[in-house]
Amino acid sequence: MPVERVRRRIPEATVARLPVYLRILVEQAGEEVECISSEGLAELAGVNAAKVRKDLSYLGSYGTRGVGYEVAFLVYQIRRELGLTHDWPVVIVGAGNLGQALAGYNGFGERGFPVAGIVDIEPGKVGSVIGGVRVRHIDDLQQIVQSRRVSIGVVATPPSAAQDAADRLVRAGVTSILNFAPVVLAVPRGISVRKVDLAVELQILSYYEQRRVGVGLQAVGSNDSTRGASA
Amino acid sequence: MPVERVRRRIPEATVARLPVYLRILVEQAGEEVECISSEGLAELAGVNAAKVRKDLSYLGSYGTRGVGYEVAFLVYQIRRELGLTHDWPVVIVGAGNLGQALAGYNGFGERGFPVAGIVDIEPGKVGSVIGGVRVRHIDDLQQIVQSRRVSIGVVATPPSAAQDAADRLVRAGVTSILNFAPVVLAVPRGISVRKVDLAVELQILSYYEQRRVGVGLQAVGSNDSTRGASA
DNA sequence: ATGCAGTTGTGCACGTGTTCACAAAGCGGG
DNA sequence: CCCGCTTTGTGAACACGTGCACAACTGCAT
Repeated sequence: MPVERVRRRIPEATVARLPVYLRILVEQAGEEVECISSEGLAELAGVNAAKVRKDLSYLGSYGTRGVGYEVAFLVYQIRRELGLTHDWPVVIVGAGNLGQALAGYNGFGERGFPVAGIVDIEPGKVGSVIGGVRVRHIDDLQQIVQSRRVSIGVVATPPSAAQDAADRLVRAGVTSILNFAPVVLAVPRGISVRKVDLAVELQILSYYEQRRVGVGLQAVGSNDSTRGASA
Repeated sequence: MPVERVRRRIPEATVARLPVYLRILVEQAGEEVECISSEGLAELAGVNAAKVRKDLSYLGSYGTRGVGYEVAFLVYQIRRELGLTHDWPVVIVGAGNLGQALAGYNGFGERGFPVAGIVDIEPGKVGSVIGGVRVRHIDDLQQIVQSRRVSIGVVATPPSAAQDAADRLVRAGVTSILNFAPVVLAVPRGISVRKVDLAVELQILSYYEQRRVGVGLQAVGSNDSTRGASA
């Protein structure tokens, strides 16, 4: 398959929405829907139709005026743009509560992110099997990353160990990190980091919740997912 | 304590950063740091100093020129603004892998979001105790929400059950929802929803990872956390 | 008192993201 | 073949978020 020209850079906000469109389109395909309009997709994704069209237009002109978008084709295009034409094995650092839940969560593998390994620094945790993967010692990290060609690491350690985990991941050759620890990770330039901080999410809800009292119900913004990957 | 005037509305992007500043400031306070400059806080938070100053200026003029910000005072002000002067009990729907991990995660309670209850629709899951909380049947949801004055619900169900879970939460009286299911929830106006979608995060990383090959290393944006709460 | 070094608070310009509104284009019926 | 209906793709206006640059102000030393 010929590698096409490097497409125009896609805005971050759009990149964050494409996975949502993708999930919906795959669902629709499963329900035998062959064609969908920007309006229909927008409804299902909870966004504005114009936004859907603009987002999709970054991929190219793949719609048919007067008709809509062919679902299967769009699925293929979005997959290709997001780099989901092949699997991305991930390695999880930290086999505590969260690490175990992540390893046991089938959604990862199903969506193209199989768990290539899970490691912990605690010898006591090593050896148990979670979701079909055996917990190994963190010293094996490099070996796992290199033999399985892992480029994405997941930090699921306590906050105090998170920076060390990130350092080890980077040293092992990982170039993208998904960080669940409530810590700002320092990483070399060129390494992408995204963070998921449950407490932060709750605190944001708390803000709007608190505003609610005394001010009455009011609109509080839309439901985007715009967060950069750091370099 | 006199309730102060309804402060000027704080931009969403700022609201998303305040929890990060707060965490860092609390840490600093623990290390006996009494005063911090916007520059110092910015460094620790991984953002621009001007942004820190602008963010903090929405709370009021609480800094001292030539000196910086008094850590303890700032902690208090941010807490107040975010509505963290009291606890917000949360109820978790879904006692699967993720629900259990969340219930067992002490970080919630520590940060002012004690788990008031965890429920599941599966009778087989009811009764077991996770993180000191007994799993109850989803039919008890309303009772839990009302007796414990819960206003925040967490959806940790499989995708197919998520909308039903959200509906039940809303019916029970919850007004904010944190959704871990990969589904776009439909909720009545006035209900805030934030979503955390692990697969989406990985797919975003995949995009930048994929771009990396052939284009060489390049900056790929910054590490914000701007996501609206829907109304 | 005065000056100086340091830091805040903010006006302004810029960039990014969103939405509207409409021309361009496909489709089907008569 | 043409007409009217539908839906895309996008220019342009607007809203929002970011970062610079600097005046205003504080505290301290002299």
